[in-house]
Amino acid sequence: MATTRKSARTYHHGDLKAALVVAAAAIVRTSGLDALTLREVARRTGVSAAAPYRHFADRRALVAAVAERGFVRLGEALTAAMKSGGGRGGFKQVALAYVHFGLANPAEYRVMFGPEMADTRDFPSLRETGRGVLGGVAETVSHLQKAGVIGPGDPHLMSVALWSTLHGLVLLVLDGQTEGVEDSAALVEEATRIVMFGMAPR
Amino acid sequence: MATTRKSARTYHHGDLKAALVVAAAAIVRTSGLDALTLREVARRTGVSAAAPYRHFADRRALVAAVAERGFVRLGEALTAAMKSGGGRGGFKQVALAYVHFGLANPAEYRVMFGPEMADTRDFPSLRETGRGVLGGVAETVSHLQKAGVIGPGDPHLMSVALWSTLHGLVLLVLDGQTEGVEDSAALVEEATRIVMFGMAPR
DNA sequence: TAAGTATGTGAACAACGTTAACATACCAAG
DNA sequence: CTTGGTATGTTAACGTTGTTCACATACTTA
Repeated sequence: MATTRKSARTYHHGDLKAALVVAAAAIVRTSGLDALTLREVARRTGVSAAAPYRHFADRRALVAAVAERGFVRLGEALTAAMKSGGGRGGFKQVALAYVHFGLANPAEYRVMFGPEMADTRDFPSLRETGRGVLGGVAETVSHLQKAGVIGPGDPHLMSVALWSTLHGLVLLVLDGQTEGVEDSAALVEEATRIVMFGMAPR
Repeated sequence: MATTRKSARTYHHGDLKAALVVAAAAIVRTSGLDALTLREVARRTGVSAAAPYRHFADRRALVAAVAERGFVRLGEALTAAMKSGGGRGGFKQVALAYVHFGLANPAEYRVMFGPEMADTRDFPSLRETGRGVLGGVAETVSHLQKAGVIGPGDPHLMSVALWSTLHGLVLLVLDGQTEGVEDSAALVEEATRIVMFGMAPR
């Protein structure tokens, strides 16, 4: 990529590619994915409607870039939470951080896991980044197993199961499917409790 | 609705509204939500591009109808699974039925929970139907609590937590985010096991 | 039979994704 | 410094979409 050279204004625009992604993310955040049109992105960035095609093959590619940005940010949030402590408390910390990210960035989160990105074959970079997040979770699980906080079992399998709960929780709350639940924090609490201790009587 | 009268061919088309929903669902199933265009639906049904507007306010309304159809079918699948037996085995049966429905009807499932339907304010009927499914799950949880299969706690909260796991699991598998997991049946097994007994050592 | 309403048609509009031909800014080699 | 090549951006155009409006037709009901 020659787009990220030295100066910011030496070229036609400087760094259009990055600017487009930022503008796209802004649109998604404020108006949702449906409002994300290539022409609007171009308009906001002050370029012609065809300009984005020099940097993205098509609309999906731009959406993928937004999604990838989201995965990176999610990864950062989780890493930060992990550092804040290990053991059982750390576990809950990470879970809360995950859910918090989803609830704080609804539209972005949807793009990351939405139907448009279901087929990630075309976007290996996106796939890699996403895989990295899961890898981090698996690492945490494995670590907690050695610490005795978590029982035996395939760490990878357990990671996905854990991820499922958090992921589903975020989406259900975002979908407004959890009406009747007054305190969403209590919901997260309960969900992590169940993941930890199960629903069966102990 | 005067559309569902007696005969099927007495009127202009007979029952266009239902035919449109069926055609729409077929498109979603085979080609995904993006391919669901009002014009294509009209084309397949053999009517003009404007005809659907006599039955649906806009594209979203048609999508909502497809989603509602999905919720009804999911409800039926769950009810059938519940009848197949109570107790701990019945619990697993319902969980498997839920996941199976999602994996067997990927596109439809996505429509039901996709971004387009996130704001269900405009579609009270859809909201009601969806609520009904959760109600069924809550009922099952409550029932199992009395049977001693499930420990104490707010049934509604526990239902949502359980639902989260199943929902997230379906979506992660559909997203292909579970690569490295050879056996997806084992994944479901593990997830339900965790929901039941938790990840902590017992 | 006549009036009224529900349903479907045809043509039109703006907006969109995408492409192609063209124009310009930058970079590197002579 | 010039010259050529490449990366980047523009303009114009095409086909498709959602949606609306005026109009036509089928059915129902009095």
